[in-house]
Amino acid sequence: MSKLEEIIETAETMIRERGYNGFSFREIADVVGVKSASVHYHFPTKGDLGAVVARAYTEKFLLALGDPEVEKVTPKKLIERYIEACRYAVVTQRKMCLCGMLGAEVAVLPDEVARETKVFFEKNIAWLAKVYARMANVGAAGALGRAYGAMATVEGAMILARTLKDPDAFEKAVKQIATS
Amino acid sequence: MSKLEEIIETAETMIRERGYNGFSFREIADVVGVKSASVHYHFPTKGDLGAVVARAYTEKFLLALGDPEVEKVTPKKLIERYIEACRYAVVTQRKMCLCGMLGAEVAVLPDEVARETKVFFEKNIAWLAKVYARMANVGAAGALGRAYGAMATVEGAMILARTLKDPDAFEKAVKQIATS
DNA sequence: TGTTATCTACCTATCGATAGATAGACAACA
DNA sequence: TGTTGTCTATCTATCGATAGGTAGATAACA
Repeated sequence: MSKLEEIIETAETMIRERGYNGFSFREIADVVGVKSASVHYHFPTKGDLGAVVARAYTEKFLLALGDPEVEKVTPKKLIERYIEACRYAVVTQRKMCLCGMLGAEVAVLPDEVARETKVFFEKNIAWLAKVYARMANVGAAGALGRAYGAMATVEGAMILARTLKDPDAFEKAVKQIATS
Repeated sequence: MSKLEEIIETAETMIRERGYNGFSFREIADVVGVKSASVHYHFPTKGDLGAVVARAYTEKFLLALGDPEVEKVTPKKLIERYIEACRYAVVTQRKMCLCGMLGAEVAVLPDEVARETKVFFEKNIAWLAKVYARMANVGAAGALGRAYGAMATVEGAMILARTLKDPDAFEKAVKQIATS
């Protein structure tokens, strides 16, 4: 992995653990094994780095989810897949969703980072809405509402699990969105 | 209002807007009209201040919710009251829930602040569970699950509304927990 | 020989925290 | 009634550490 990729990955890990105001160029440089000036070479400002990290995260996350309208996979399975992705983040990795963290801090983010964070939520909600729309008993408006609800619940569930230091809090919180 | 009270109130406002790492003794001092050393007089460390703010917030919030088991008020009305409290925070005040913000940042909080944040969630979940348990079609285990789900959803809904800059995102997200 | 990437060395600004001083309120006591 | 001591709340000034960021030299490499 190149230093550039290492910087992005390290930044993602740190933001997900400690937030945008909780990491520094020096810390990233130490982990990667370079000097902070070298991090500034790749990302002139902290906002540049944050925006790239958020965009890469969004891309990676959506790629893992796959096509929400592929007929071979039932909507219920897809929702379960979505929850599993978040479960892995908080239970296995013990970290927040990157954009859940950034979303909480949105008022102190540089514009370009706030924009990418918004895009993450828009794309995730669109994905979820497409899945819910495939369910027999759900209309278009209902699907969008469910998508917002599910998105909010998984983000909140990650906060709960970390604060209560109880991975099972995540399971309890998301149970209702899993059982359509 | 005494300087002490002003400090606590200002700190709450700043944490809810910008997070625990997003405010400083100097900023609070400037708003209140004293020097930062005077804030340290009342709260020797940042953790001391954060813990007092979190505890006061929890107390205030639960007081506003009232008794979850008073028979004159239906469970449905109580859940609506809960949502209304959060709606006021995010739509009118345009701020996060204090403990939603602190919960996201829990990994960088001093122990005493993390503890108070945890207490907030425990008490809120207990309150919600008592309300849900009064509903005809809900058992004890189901009530607890619903409480976790509702707690997670409102916190996530506040993040969504702020990040998407759309107050209506809050409404869409919490709709399902309102309609039992 | 350029280009890309990294380095050393530094900047200014701010952080949380502390030391030491002071003005005024209040109480104890000769 | 004065005097003495203590407490509260604030001040000025400063600490070491760290923040984000930059200029210019140097190294690696196509």
